[in-house]
Amino acid sequence: MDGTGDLLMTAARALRRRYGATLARWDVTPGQARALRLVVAADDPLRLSELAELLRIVPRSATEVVDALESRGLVVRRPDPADRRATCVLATSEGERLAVLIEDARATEADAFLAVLPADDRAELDRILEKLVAEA
Amino acid sequence: MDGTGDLLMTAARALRRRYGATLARWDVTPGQARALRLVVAADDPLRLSELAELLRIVPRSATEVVDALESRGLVVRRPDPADRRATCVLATSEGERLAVLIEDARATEADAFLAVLPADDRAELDRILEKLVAEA
DNA sequence: ACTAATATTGAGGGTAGCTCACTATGAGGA
DNA sequence: TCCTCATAGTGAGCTACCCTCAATATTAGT
Repeated sequence: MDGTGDLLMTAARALRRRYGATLARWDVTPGQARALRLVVAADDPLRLSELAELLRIVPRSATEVVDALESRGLVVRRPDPADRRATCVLATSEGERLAVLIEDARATEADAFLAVLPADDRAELDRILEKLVAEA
Repeated sequence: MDGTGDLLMTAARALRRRYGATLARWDVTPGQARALRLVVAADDPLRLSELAELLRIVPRSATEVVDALESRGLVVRRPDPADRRATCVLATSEGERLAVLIEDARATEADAFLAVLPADDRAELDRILEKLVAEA
């Protein structure tokens, strides 16, 4: 990657730090927050492998995220009635409550981090990154 | 972080993966490649703490990157003649040679990754990220 | 000469991933 | 039916990359 790639990674690292510091209040990591959000947002209970796909990680890694969330009482595992090999993940009411809090904090945090950018730059950044990630 | 933040991190992860796979050929990680580039690019020998600052990591972490590069014979440590507490890092000829190879691979890789973006988007992305990182 | 600051590193920790191999189950044929 | 092959999740173990805290060696200031 050229300078652009370096910048991308540096920016991501800075962002993770800040976001992580905010989330530490609830003893949740950025990765867990991301997963929780997907689980809460899903209409039907998510299969673990579906969650992995959404997170763009391998299923084995999703197992660990779910372990962490489950141990904090934010989600529960349930056997998929349609396939006894599969397990579904769904949010507890506590998980749903926390997801709301996190969403608020996230908006604030994003504002603080992206505040140096004028609104049109933020929109541009979003558009470009979306394009980039879509093809990855 | 909002969706933009997630996108940033996802894009960075995808990039790291690809770049890492390319660099594996030389048994070098992305972080090491970044450090090597800075060392090679520096006019004067870099102090370890200067390198850390350039990499935006704490000095202790720079120690490890330099350890790795040194064990591969790509850089050497030398006591700073001006301050016996400090150590300078400079590239070996092998390190300089490899830096050139990596630079080529990097250009190719960046092209492949960023190819989905038209040139003006790439320029925009670069400009915006630069602004973002500068304030971090 | 004493004290305070600075440069690096040892020891230890944590997040976020990965692969490989195993178990349990499902699904398609002979 | 029985056999084979694929699929879903997970245990074991690893890598990359970054952190803090405390120790050591030096320098610099009073």
